[in-house]
Amino acid sequence: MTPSEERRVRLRDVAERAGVSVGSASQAFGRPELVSEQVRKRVLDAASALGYPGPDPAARRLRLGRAGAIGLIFAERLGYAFTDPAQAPFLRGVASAMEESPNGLLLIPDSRYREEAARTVREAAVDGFIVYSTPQNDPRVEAALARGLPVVTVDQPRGAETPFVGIDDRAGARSAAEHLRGLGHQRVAVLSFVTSLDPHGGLELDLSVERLEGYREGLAGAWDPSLVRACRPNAPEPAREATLELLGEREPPTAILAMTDTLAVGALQAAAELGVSVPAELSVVGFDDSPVAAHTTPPLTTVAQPQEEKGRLAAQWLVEDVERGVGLGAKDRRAILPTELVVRESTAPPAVP
Amino acid sequence: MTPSEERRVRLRDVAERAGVSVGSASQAFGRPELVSEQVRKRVLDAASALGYPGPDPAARRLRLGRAGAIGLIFAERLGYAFTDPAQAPFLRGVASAMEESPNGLLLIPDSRYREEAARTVREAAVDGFIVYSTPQNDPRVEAALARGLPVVTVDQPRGAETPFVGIDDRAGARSAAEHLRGLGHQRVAVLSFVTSLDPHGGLELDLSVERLEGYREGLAGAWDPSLVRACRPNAPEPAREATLELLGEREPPTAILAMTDTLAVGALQAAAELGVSVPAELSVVGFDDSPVAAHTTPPLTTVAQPQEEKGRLAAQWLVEDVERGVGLGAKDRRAILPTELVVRESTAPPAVP
DNA sequence: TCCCTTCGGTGAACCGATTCATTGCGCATA
DNA sequence: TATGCGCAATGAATCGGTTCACCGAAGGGA
Repeated sequence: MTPSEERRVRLRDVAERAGVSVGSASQAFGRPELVSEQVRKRVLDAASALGYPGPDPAARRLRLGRAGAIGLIFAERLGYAFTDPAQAPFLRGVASAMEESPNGLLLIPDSRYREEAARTVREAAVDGFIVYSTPQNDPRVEAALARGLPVVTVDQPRGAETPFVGIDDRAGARSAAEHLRGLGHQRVAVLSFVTSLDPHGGLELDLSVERLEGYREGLAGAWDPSLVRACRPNAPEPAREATLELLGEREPPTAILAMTDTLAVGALQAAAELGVSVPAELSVVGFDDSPVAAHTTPPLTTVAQPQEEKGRLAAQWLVEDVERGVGLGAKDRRAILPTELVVRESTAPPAVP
Repeated sequence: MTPSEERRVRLRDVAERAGVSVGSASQAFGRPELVSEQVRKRVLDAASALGYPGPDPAARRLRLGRAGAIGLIFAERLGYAFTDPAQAPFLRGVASAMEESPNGLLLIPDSRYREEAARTVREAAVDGFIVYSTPQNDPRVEAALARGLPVVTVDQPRGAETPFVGIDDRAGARSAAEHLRGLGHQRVAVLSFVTSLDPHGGLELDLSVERLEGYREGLAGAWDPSLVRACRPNAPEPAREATLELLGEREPPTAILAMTDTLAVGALQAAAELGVSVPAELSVVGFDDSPVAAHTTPPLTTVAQPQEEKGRLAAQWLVEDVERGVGLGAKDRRAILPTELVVRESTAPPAVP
C-alpha cells in the first residue's frame, strides 16, 4: 500500500502529477481559498495517490522563518527533572501556557560534556528559550543568549539581561527561619547546597545564596555557621547523611531548615531512622511546597512558591516576545511572585530539657 | 554592542566580510579540518564582528534532512502529563535515553480542537514519534502515522502497525483480582474508565478493556458487573465520588479494584471521609505503583509496572530506527514487560460480619 | 466592438545553509 | 624546464517549500 521503496515524495512531484505548477500545489495545501475547487481536488488526489505526507516542516519553517517551538533549558539533567517532584508543577505551568499557542515545547537534554551540551542548544530549532533555574556560567545558557533569540529566565536573575520570573527567595527563607525562632528554637541547623555566602563562589545558583542569607537574617542571634551543611545533589540521600551526622553530635540541633523539600525529606528519613520524633524532638522546615510536602510523615512545614504560575508566566512572556519578534526579549519585564509559609506538623517548640 | 537593529546576519555576509566563499565559511564552522587555519580565523573573526549567531538550524536541518528531535504524543493534555504522578517515571525513562543521543524531545501539545491538534503533529519538526497511551482513532496518531516517519507505540498495541512497548495489562489485573479472591473477598467493586467489555466502544484505550477483562478473569465467580463504575477523567475526584456511592449502598463491597493508583487515591479519600477503615473494612488495590502508592495512608497494594523502562526502551528503539532511516519502524519489534503485584497495607481479608 | 476588471494560475526568486566536483596554486621530482 | 601531486578554496547545485509580481482568459459595461 504505502510505497516505502520510493524516494521521498516532494511537492514538485505532486504538482507534476496533478498537472499544475508547484506554486498552485503549495496554495492547495496552505491557502485553499486562493485556488479553484477543481485544482485543489486534483492536487489532493495526486497527493494521496503518491502518498505525499504533506509539506515538509523543515522546508516550510525555513521559508517562514519560524521554528514553531520553544526550548526549555533545565538546571539538571533531563531525567532528573522528572525525579524532583518540585519541578513537575513548573512544567505543568509551562505546558498549560503552551496549549494556548501552536508551538511545541522542546526539552533540551543536558550532557555530561559541556561542549556537547552547548552544541545542542546552538542547533536546536526553536524560536526562543526558557532558562529554568540554571547556574551562572552554564555553557548552555551562554549558547542560548548567543543565539540572539528571546529568552526568559526563571529563578536566576543574572542581572537584567533578560525578562525574569522568580520569587523573593530571601524573604521566603527568612519567614521560615522566623517561624522557628518564634517557636523558641536556639540551635538551628541548615541544609543548603553551599555553605558560604560568598556570592561569587562559581557555578552557584543565586537562589541558594539568597535563601541562605534569608535564613541568616531570620535566625539572627541563633545563626550558627558551624551548623550549615552542604548537600549535593539536591536529593534526599545527601540530606539524610548530613542529618544523621548532625543528630549524632554532642549537642544536636533542635530544628533544621532545609533549602528544598527534597532535602527535608532526607532529614525526616534520618530522624525516623534514629528514632528522633518530629516535631517533638526535632522540627523540620522545607522549601517549595512540592506535592510530596503534604504527604510526608509528619506533613511538612514549608515555604510555598507558585511554581505553576512561574511556568505559565514564563511561557506566556516568551511566546509573546517571539510573536512580537523581540530580540532577547523586552528587558524590563520582571515578576517577583509571592511566597507563603505553610505551617503543617513538622514544626513545634523545642523540647524543654 | 549587539547590532539589534540590523537585518539578520547570514553566512553569506560573514563570508563576504572575511573575503572567502560561502563554501569555505561553511566549512570553517562545520568541518574545521578542511580549511586552513588562516581562513578559519578570518571567518570566525568576521562572524563575531558581525554578531553572527552561527548557522541557522532550520536551514541546516533542511539540507541535512534531519530534524534532530523526536516527538512525544501523550494520552492527555500536556499539562495533565505533569499532574498524573504515574507519568513522571515514563518521562524520566524517555529523557534519560535521550541524553545518550544528540536529539531533543519535542512535547506536542494537545488542543481542544481535534483538527488543530492534528495540524500540530503534521507540522512538527521531528524525525519520529513516540505515541504514549493514546486512544484509538486519535487524530494525532493518524497524523503521526501519515507522516511516514518511524513511530514507536507504548501501551496501546493498535495491531502491529508499529513497534510496540507495553505490559500484559490483563495478566497484571488478573493478579490483583486473584489477590483479593485469595483473601476471601466476595463483593468486589471495580473502578474503571469503561464499564463495558465491548472492544469497539470507540475512543477507548485497549488497556482499560484489557485490565477490566483481567479483573473479570481473576474474580471469576465474584465478578459482578453491577459493581463496575466508570471514572473519568483519570483523577482522584471521580473515583472518590464513585466510591462514596458504592459505600453508601445497602450491601457495600468489601474491596475495590482501581484501574490506576490515581483512582485508588480517590477511593482511599472516600473511605477516610466516611470513617470506613482500610484495610479492616475495605481493601483497595491500585495499578501502576506510581510514586504516590508507597505514601498513601495506608500504603497501597498495587500492580507495579516498569514505567521508566518502558520510556527508555521506546526512546531507544525510536532513535535507532531514526538513525537507520527506517520508515515507520521495524515492524517486528514488540516488548511486553513484566508486571508485579506489590502487596502493601491497603488489603486484608474481609471483616467477618 | 472595445476596454477594464476580476479571477486563477504561473514560474522565478528566495529562505540559509551544506556538499562536492572542479579549479588553481605551489612545491617536489625527474 | 616540464610533469605530477596534493592541499585549499571555489561556486553551483541542492534541500523542499512559500510567495508574489505578472499574465492570460473570461465576463461585464458602455
